[in-house]
Amino acid sequence: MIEPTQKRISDAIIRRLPRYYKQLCDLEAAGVDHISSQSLGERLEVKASQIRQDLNSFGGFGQQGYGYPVSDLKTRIAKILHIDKQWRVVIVGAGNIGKALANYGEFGKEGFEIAALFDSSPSMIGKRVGNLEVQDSKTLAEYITKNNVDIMALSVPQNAAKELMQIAEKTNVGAVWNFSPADIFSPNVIVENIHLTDSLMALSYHLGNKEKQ
Amino acid sequence: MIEPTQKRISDAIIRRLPRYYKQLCDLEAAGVDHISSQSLGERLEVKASQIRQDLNSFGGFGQQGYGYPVSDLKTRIAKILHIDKQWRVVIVGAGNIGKALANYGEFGKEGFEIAALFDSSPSMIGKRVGNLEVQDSKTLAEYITKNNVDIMALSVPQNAAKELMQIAEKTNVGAVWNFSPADIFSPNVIVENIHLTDSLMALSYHLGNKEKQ
DNA sequence: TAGATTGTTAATCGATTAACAATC
DNA sequence: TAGATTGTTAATCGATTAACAATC
Repeated sequence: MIEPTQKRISDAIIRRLPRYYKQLCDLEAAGVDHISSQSLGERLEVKASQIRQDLNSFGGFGQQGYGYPVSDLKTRIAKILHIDKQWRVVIVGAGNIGKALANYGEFGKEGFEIAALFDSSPSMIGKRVGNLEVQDSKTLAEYITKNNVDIMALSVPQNAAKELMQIAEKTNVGAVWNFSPADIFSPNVIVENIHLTDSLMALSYHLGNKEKQ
Repeated sequence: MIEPTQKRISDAIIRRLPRYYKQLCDLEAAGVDHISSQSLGERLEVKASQIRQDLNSFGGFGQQGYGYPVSDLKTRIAKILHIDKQWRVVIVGAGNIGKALANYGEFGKEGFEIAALFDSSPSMIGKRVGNLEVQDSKTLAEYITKNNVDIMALSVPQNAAKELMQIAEKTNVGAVWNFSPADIFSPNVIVENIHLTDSLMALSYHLGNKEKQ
């Protein structure tokens, strides 16, 4: 069987898939077994034709006259997003965000296993956070090489980010989930940024314009 | 003086402004006093013409043959984003994320003052987190009404989100910074979502496709 | 079959990029 | 003045939406 040359999927589509997935989980839990693009769209404030376009870029998952089977579609999206696999995550930086990520149990359920937590501060090393003992950042590179880490969550101050990115590149970590304020680019490592301050600023923009009315 | 009818600014532009702002802060700290769209673009992996377009939708901030004055442009972007004001924030939900937000000191510097922290769990109420004492969520509506709250950060489980949104709408909070998994829409309240799981799933998508190569 | 709803093409809309005249 | 770089228009590109034939 010859795989068709995969057409490039836009980032806009990828970012909608988790929302579809979430709705489908909720629908499944509610015992719904099929849904039309129309009513799924209403729940998500998305146009029905957009949902159909999005889903069709991965293949025909629906059935004319009937809609989409909830469980099946959910499973297919999980496959597309590769969340049917188990990914191994390490957290670097045991500050506020790092601790919150380590303690947050939900990621495990979604297939992201938090395997270890690192920090460079002597006052943190050896402490327990959730089930994890904070390890010395100096041993990070070695740990990654030995343990096949997929994702490195970066919850460190700006000035530490660069050096850690070099470790990520050298050790062939697949992806960096970046919570640091640093703006990171890498040709080899997938980078997903969570810039909380940027998000607050976008919010502030709208807030300020609202007041004016 | 007659204000020109403000042309609508796209969300894409708004989301780039904080990145420009960040770079300008760094440049200013480094003592740089002017910069061209070209070199600013290189730092941000953004096309020079896009930067010029973006900035020009708010007015001509540059000077031909010279570039943009760093400090001045920084100040102007701060004004556009309304981060030259002080915004009052309350955090609802003193779980992992809520605590991290409460302890994170940087927001204060950017003009976001964390005024109070609420939780509904008897085991949390009265506890100290950073400088704040956890207050009973039952008193939230009253607090907002009395204290002129601008932003409500929502770090609660999915099932609590709906009720809290109703409070937000009733009390005329300006905006909700939503960390809960719930997908929230409101005609009156500005909503900014941080869906960590969605972000991880987007990352997972790319990770899975990388492996295939 | 008739009705519903998908899959898919075509039209529209908006955002990005290129190009260049204006001007410091 | 000559060189650099903006402000701004026009061209391109891509994403969203509408429309409808296919089909369950």
